Amino acid sequence: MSEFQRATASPLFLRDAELRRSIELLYFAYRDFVGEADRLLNAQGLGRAHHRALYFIARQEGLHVGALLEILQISKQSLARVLRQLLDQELVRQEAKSSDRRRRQLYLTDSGRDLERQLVAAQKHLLGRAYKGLAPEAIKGFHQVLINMIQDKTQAYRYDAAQKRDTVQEHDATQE
Amino acid sequence: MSEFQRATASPLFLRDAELRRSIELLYFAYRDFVGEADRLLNAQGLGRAHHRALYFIARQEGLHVGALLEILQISKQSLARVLRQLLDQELVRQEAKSSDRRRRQLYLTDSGRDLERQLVAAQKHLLGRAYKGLAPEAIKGFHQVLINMIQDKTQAYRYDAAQKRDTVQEHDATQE
DNA sequence: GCAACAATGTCAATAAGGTTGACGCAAAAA
DNA sequence: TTTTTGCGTCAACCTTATTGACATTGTTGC
Repeated sequence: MSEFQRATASPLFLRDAELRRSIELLYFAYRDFVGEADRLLNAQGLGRAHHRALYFIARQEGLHVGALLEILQISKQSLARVLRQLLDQELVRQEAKSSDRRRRQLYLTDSGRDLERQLVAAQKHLLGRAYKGLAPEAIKGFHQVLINMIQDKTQAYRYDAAQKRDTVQEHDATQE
Repeated sequence: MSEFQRATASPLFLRDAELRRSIELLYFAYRDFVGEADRLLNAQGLGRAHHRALYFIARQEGLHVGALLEILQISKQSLARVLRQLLDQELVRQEAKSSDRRRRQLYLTDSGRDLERQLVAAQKHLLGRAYKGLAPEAIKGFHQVLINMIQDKTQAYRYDAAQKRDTVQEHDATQE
């Protein structure tokens, strides 16, 4: 089959090329997206794993270890190592929940919050730049596709719900 | 400052929430996106690193080691290990380039091509499902944002150019 | 033809981040 | 009081990445 035939005769082929293009864009874009923050973290002797923990603790301060495990979907031992380092460096603190003292709630310390803001700021900067000049529908489309890619939809929404429930304050943090 | 004040008085707050939301969606979506293929690979005793190599070799058969290094941006030693395994398992083969026998061109074997297709098929399935029911502009928006996120634009286009040289068609995909 | 350089491969040491399994302990629940 | 739950930790191991040093082969410039 000639190139010409493929290009003209087969809509499936077009779809295929578009999907291959998506795969690549996703790969390169995600690499740059996390690379930005990685450099900041390296300077502090931390890695991407610490970033994720910091991020989700900031997102919902007071969440307990089990909740974080569920979000990150890594093993308890894996998280433990990361958390240990964050506790040792006093970026995160733990406190037994009063209503159930087995559960340890996680909070950022001031320096933890500082670092987290720096990291988020870097990513927001990158995203903000990527959004610049695009129509709101483009951004909406971006979100829609991402949402559709997420298998377990509760992952995508759970934390919104949590946010709505509890708090007031978290957000000052993030308003640059 | 009350939630009300924040939500109403500060456009920055809205923007911030949207950006935070983007960060999360990207994280969850990408995790699911690669998780799909990871399971297939594990069954063959391979990992994500092998996937990336297979993908880009398939994308542009005959590319030489140095080119692959540039795409992946990993160290020579890192790639060597991966490549060694792929060669040993006869998923990839090497051939000295006739015009410069120092350069070793990489090709997929039949079984390599099979595996690569399986992997791409899984991701295309996932993406195709994510695109389903969305307006073409949504998908276009998705692509635009991703492209804007890529720092080194030559990464995003280089392979299109290579493709243009030897083929005709791929671009229909990208001609937004 | 020889010296310099280029492309690749390989050895070795190291790090980050993940895994599973087993066990301990304190607190809550039955 | 016994059982279950939430968490931490010890230990062994895997994969993917890193850097530095060195060898090999092939190309190129003089």
